[in-house]
Amino acid sequence: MIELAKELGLSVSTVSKALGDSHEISASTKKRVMELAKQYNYRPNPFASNLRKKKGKQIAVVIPEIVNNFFALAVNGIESVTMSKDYDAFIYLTHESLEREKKVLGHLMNGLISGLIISVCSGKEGYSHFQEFYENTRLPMVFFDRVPDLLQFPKVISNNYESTFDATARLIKAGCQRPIFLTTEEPLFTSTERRRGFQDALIENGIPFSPEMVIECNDDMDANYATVKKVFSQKKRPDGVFASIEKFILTTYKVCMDLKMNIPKDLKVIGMTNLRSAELLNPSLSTLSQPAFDMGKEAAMLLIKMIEKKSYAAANDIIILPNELTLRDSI
Amino acid sequence: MIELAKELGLSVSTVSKALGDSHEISASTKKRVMELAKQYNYRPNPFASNLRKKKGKQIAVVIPEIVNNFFALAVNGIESVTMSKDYDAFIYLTHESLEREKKVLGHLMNGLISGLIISVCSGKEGYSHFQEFYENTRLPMVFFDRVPDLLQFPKVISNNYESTFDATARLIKAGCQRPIFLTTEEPLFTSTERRRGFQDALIENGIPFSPEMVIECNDDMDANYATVKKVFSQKKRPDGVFASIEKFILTTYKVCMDLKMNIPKDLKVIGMTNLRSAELLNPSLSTLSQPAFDMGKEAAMLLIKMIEKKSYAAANDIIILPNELTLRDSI
DNA sequence: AGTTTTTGGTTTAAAGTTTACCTTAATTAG
DNA sequence: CTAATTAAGGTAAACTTTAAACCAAAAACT
Repeated sequence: MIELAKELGLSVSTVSKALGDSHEISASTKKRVMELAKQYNYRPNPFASNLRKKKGKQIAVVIPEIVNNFFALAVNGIESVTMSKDYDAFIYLTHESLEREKKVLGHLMNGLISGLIISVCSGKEGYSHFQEFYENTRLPMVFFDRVPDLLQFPKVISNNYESTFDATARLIKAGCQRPIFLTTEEPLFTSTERRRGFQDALIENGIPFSPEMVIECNDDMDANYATVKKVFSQKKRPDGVFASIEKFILTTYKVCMDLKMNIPKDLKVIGMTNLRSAELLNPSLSTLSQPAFDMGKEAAMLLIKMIEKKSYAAANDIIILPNELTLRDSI
Repeated sequence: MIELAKELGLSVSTVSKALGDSHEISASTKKRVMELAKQYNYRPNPFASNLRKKKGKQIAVVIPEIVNNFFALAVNGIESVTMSKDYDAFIYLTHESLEREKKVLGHLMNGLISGLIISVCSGKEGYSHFQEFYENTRLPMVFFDRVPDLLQFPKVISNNYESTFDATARLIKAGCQRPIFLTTEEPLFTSTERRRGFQDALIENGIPFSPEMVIECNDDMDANYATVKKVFSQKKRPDGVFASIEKFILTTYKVCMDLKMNIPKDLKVIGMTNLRSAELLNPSLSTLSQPAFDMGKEAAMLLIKMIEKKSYAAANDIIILPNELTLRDSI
């Protein structure tokens, strides 16, 4: 900038203002500055700028996993916004570990970023670390999908309750009398909502709900296999499955294959997933999929709005997007 | 830092050196400083530090897609390294657009990062923008998987030629007489290597190679479907497929379903993919998968080594990791 | 005893922007 | 035609950290 100023016979401050499109600088001067800047391929140093302004165009994306179509699509949506608004997005993975989540937040206390987009990791330990982080940094934060329901932060979610209700009703209409619900051991906002939807759909459709209709699985895929197999080996075995978590679909299909159960004759299946290969499964899988890309996009747009308009108080914003039910051969 | 210094009766510079574990500061002073810093939860401002040092702990990851198991796993590997080394990783997606790739590089000229990990987008326009970027910034760059073969940069790749050779030989041993090779229109380092492996395996095994054994597909999935269907509808139709790109597996399976061709009886299939659902396909898919996580990890470790050891000249480093062939029911 | 080296610091300057405040010239109002 | 206002740009400080130069006292050599 010093060189530009020297060459143009202006002060550094004028150049800075011109590049910032300040009203204090005449149009003709702005043009001269812009042109020389372009010619020299000059770009303001973001460190200096951020240091001075105590604010930058960098945000953090904190998610449990990336090897997962839902989160990958969400990142895609986030990136589409950051790219177009000239922001930069850091990515941090927690791998469902609370410890790692806390470590990431601790790291981000250094002031590197101007806002965060978060999907929380599973676990029952509460969300006080988010509250604490906020109180320390006062940074804008937007949660998506897996949100801390008790905390007052802006959120982007999908209609888990309603769509699970509808999907379950479909299972019942297709003839299921004893559907089960596969979910995680760890309580999560999303799975709790879905569980409510499942339960209410049963009751609404005259099927008595009992707790053993909910099967909780964990990260040990062998144990899950055993659990599901046991359930399917009972004399009064289930005739429908709503798998609220992607990886349990795999378990379900495997068990059916091994027990020689026919999908959809013996068992109707709907899986919650954004897998592209759903239609290639045997049989093709009916899915309830989330608007992952749009959720990421909305979250990023909201966050940037909060960063840029200092006044914008979005604490109570909750954006709800609809899930999509696609019926295929598994029902 | 000023506050810390005041409270400890030291100069700011001493505090800085103590925190940086400089040998010029006594162990006792270091301890005092560290303790107060921890108590105040002090973290050095990365903008100020980066500005002064003209270098930071932020790197960029530039990849074509994230909604793709290979790249997602690679990002996973990269993140595992950055996390443990206290680096931050920006993510940028090019969506296979050269224009976007150039835009990202242009953006990164601002000095925000200290190094890049890149997998190039497809296209035949050459790689001069990378050379130019390097000459402008002198930043360490590591390429992985899709690498610019003509440029002298460190690279992390997998043994595409050898593994495709082996996989093709397997197809032939399994009885294929007329295998075909599905690939992209756009030339890519990876697909060229694989094509060579395919071709050489044929020749080595006494099957004459002819150009129409290579089918080029593009991003228009409907057109691909038509292309593949046409090939499979010939009187002397192929009896084997090596799909060198993940998304063409889907096409192959769809066409077979519609033409009532039986896999593996009528057609043996091996697909290059890191899809987890490979074993759930109908029939389960034999795959050649890449060590994506480790490729990301190696690339990140190499990059950080280059950033930290100023002297480390890695321009000729090429790390080659082995692909893994998993045989399932489709062969 | 006198000189050199080491230890453990201090002082100062610099990194590249932005902004609060100031100056001057030009314009407008009365 | 003067006084007030505005337009356009300049000055200097500030943002926080670190590297380089410098220095005093203690320790280690001749």
